[in-house]
Amino acid sequence: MSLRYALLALLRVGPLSGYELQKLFAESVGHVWHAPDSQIYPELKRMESDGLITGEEQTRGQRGRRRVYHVTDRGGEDFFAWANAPMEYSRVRDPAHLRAAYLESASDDAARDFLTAHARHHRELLRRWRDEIARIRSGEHPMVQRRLAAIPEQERERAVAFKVFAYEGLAQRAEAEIRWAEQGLQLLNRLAGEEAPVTAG
Amino acid sequence: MSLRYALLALLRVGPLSGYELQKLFAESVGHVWHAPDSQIYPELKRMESDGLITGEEQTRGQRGRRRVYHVTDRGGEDFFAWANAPMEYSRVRDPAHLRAAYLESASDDAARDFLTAHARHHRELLRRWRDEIARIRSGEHPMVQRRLAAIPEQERERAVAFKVFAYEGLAQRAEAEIRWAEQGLQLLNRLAGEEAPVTAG
DNA sequence: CTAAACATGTAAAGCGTTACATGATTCG
DNA sequence: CGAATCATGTAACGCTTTACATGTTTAG
Repeated sequence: MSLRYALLALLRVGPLSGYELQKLFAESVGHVWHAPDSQIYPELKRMESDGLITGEEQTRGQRGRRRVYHVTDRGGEDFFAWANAPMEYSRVRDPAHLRAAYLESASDDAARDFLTAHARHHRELLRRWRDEIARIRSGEHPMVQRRLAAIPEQERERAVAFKVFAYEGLAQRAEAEIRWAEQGLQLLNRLAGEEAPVTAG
Repeated sequence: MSLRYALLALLRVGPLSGYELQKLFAESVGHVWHAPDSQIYPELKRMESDGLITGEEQTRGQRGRRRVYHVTDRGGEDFFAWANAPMEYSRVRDPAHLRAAYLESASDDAARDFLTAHARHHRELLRRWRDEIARIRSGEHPMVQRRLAAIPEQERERAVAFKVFAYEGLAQRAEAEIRWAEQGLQLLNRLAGEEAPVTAG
């Protein structure tokens, strides 16, 4: 159900075609909530049939067409309801930590590879979050630009602060994952050291 | 696909009926990878038809029956392949951080509620992870008990170390989430303070 | 005898992934 | 005229959730 609100958030700032929305999505909210095109187009149709948005059919050239979506009153209300409702947390289901619990069944090399890959993966994410934060702060971020143009000046600081806050959380989480993977590598070294303490002497 | 390996991990230690497995699951791996009964029974059937486990039909009393599952050679190999294979990370899709990015659209009260609930949720999780770690270290943990009985003494330290490591990662993540929520509350206070600095004087 | 625990599922719906599929327009 | 970009989807499959559905055995 979150995709719907991520899309609504972008459309609330101003009408967009499915294609524009999809492009904008990929370089903004898509960092926090990934969705491929093949999910976005059908979801827009469903949102229209649910009365949250209306599609305005436009022509492009001779035969080209595109559908530009506008948020309805109902859509705006739904968005605010979502933004104000208590969150429902889903049950824990974490592939990486499940794997970690069974690292004893892996070879030393595989365990090491797992941990270095985990650190690498989260370093990459961390880079992305830090980039996003810099772009938001500098006003380059496309979502923030559109958003800031649409709201009174007083509220801009607030809008920027919450966007930065959200990405900060993801960055801090990535940092925690990196530290954890490094602890795991230390654990591997310690276990390897204990395994053959006599033969080493 | 992880459920299958979580189940295989438990069965590898010794045969269990679907019911026993389901109970044991809930108080062990289920903390890391939640799955309801209604998912476990069908998955066992699928695993059997895929040749990873075999079901041995037993009777209980007059009419009662139960199916006890054993891991096949194929199942054991599959498990090791899983434990040694590189992880595939799925795209980011995080409801809480998506919501945080749009906290500007929420009322101050709703934002505060969201953040306190987030902290509360992760404090609860943290308590659970810390509990699990204590139970693993003390040898009370049912999964670890069964597991330790099945492996040579030298490898026990290794097995315990990795279990603790996995839960430590979850605990550290929970701590990061709590810190983040607290930063968010500070942000709210700061924004509230700036909003009406003159009327306060 | 009755409640708790044992025991095992089916059905429907929603969400997400991956692969497939097609065509128009604009810019160089 | 060819490539990039614009533009919009369908189909199949798998995982997860939620609700429903049923019956047996054992301990008190």
